[in-house]
Amino acid sequence: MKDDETCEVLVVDKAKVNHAREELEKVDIEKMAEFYKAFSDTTRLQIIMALTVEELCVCDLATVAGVSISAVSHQLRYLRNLSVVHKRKTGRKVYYSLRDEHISTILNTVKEHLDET
Amino acid sequence: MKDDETCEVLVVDKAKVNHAREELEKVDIEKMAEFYKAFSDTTRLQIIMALTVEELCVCDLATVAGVSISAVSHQLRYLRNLSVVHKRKTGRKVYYSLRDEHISTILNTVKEHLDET
DNA sequence: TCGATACTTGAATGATTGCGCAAATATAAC
DNA sequence: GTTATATTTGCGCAATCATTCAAGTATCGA
Repeated sequence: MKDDETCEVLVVDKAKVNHAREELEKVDIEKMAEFYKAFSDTTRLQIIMALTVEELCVCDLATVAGVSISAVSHQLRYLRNLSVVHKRKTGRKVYYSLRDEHISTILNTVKEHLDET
Repeated sequence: MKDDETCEVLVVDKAKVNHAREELEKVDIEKMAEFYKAFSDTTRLQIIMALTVEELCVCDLATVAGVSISAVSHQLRYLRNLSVVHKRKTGRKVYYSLRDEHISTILNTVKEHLDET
């Protein structure tokens, strides 16, 4: 009953396929992929990592990331929509910070993984 | 000495900027972003999550992810180049698995984070 | 009120990317 | 040898994306 069925975009091993499917049904793939995408661009990743240290205004974030004010602003909106960063306005300055410390934990887990290779 | 300099793509708070810069210099941003990108596409994420359960052949991966054989194969090459997956060939079938268990750890950390929102 | 500063926003653009398609490769069965 | 199966690969294109530019809003000092 194993490996004797043809493939043809059908199934080779039904049990394994169903097992894997169950695993996928438990999570919101779309949402997860979106979250990872937040970290998948160098500008956004630099913004996020800079904010693990401390709160920064838009102007300083642009300097740190080495891109234009407009570019950071666009990416900050992106990260705001994903609830990754938090906005705090004082006068005409806008300070950004990470919405919660889980982000730092995730960053460190990945950092350690990459160091081990 | 604080907040009294103009912005103009220069710096508002030099100390903070330098502090953030030091943090960024410690890591390879390019490499990290590339790693996150592996998880940022729904097809790739489905492949990776399916492989946390068990080894699967290309055909079954296509079924589980709900995409064509060609599409999975393209993405598997991508993941192979990033050393995320491992290839094992038996006869004319090719079985893929995750290269190490760190991946599962990372996936779980993020999964928990998203559940808490 | 006026001008300068700090940031946001929408449209335009060039680059990247995911996937379909068709051809190619590799292995197994006959 | 031929044929069928399983996967890989290069090309091309549509869709997505990151950034620039220019115009917009908001706040402060004069």
